[in-house]
Amino acid sequence: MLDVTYIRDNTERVKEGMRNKGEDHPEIVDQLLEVDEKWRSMVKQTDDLRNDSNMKAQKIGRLMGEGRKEEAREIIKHTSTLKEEIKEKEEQLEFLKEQRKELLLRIPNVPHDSVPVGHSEEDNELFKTWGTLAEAAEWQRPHWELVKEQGWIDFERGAKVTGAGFPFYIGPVAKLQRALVNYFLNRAGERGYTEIQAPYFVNEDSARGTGQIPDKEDMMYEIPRDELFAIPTAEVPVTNFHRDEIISRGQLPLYYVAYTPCWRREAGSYGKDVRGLNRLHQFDKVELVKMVHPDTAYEELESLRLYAESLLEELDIPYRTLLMCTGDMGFTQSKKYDLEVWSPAQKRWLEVSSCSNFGSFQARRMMLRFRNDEEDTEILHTLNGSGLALPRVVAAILEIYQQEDGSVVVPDVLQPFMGSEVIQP
RNA sequence: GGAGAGGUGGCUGAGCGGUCGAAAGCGCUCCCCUGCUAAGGGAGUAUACCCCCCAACGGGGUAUCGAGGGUUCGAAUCCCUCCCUCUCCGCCA
Repeated sequence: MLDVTYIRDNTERVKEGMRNKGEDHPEIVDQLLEVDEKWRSMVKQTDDLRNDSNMKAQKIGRLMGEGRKEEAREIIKHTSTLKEEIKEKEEQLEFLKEQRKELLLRIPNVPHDSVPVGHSEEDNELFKTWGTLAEAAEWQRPHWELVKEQGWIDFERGAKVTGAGFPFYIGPVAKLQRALVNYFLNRAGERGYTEIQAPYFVNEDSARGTGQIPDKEDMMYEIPRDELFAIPTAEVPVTNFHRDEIISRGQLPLYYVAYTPCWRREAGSYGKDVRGLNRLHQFDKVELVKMVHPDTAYEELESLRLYAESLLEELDIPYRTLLMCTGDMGFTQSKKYDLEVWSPAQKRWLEVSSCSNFGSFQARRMMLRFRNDEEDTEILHTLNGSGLALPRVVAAILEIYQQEDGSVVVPDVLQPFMGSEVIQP
């Protein structure tokens, strides 16, 4: 949610941002400004009437106290029309407020100047590549063949027990995931992130706070009976952790890291995208969340990105970083990087992290503020990034570290957690 | 799930139909006094929004005492619904 004052002062910029993001109806900005105008005038009218009413009530109180009942009764006679008038105004006010909010929620975040303008993933900017992309050997198999053969991941039983996209991880690969989670959490801890275990279900207010509602509610699993949503990412509970709070002076920046499973409905996915570990309905992820001073948000994005990249470097997995173009970056972000690892067997890139700056967009929705140097409250800025999402990292390890006999070398940094150097067939 | 108690400002806690956005204490900020390890005095100290020029300073107004609705000229105070917390019982990793 953007600041209406900002929209008023930067109308063209907001509209241009919408067009660049591929939003169909930039004219809702004009609608919003119109409604806002009406709303403000209605606020004024309503407040004036309420003031009148309050003054009268106060006067009546005073007269009653002094025993001047007749005079009081005289004033009461004239209050009935006033009451009706107020009620009428309040209804209109409520309507306008609702309309205003609705329009406001439909206006996306404005892309930063450094973001390339574009329509689709074709237009994303290749920001960085790291590592050498080895040619796949003839015996090297895609991860889904290897894990099936070795009995390390059971997609069929997952489908039987729950449904497609809910695999079982078995034995060494289950342990590999646990090792990765431990490794990621420990590393983040060393970088000053506070580890936090979050609820796996959130209520509607939280989903709205981070912007899953109203934009992307179809991505979430829902528990209607209890009015809860299964989290699609730890971003949702963790960012909402401080919802409706004012962070004391000197407390920023706040860094959090959380490991959670994530649930996504991924409606409409098919084909090679959903092979093996490429896309699942349930997966594990370590998520990083930052709450920062507005002035430092873009620096914080760079350090977030660098940190996520460092994890892949330590695992010695080749990757590339993309700076997402306006059309491919989503409603709530102002700037976003994607990290992708190379799957040699599939000859394609797999996204394992997405690092985003949301500016004040999420924070304003959830009234997440801080006390600035002038002792005023100010909306803070939020960022998050995966550090990292597990399945595709596992897929990359299984393919890159695969040996001819079907064994898999354990990356150095994970060996202490695995207690072995090689996963034997 | 059953029975009871309760939800007030950063915290503790009063108020139970009018002068209450809310006593008092604690905490915090600023000032004064005092040279000594601690104390005294004074002032200030919720949030959002609207208006006064969408600037600062300042001023005016409205709303908010868990949430929503109702009664009333007037509600933190009365009534209804919901949510949450605590205690006891039940169940349970």
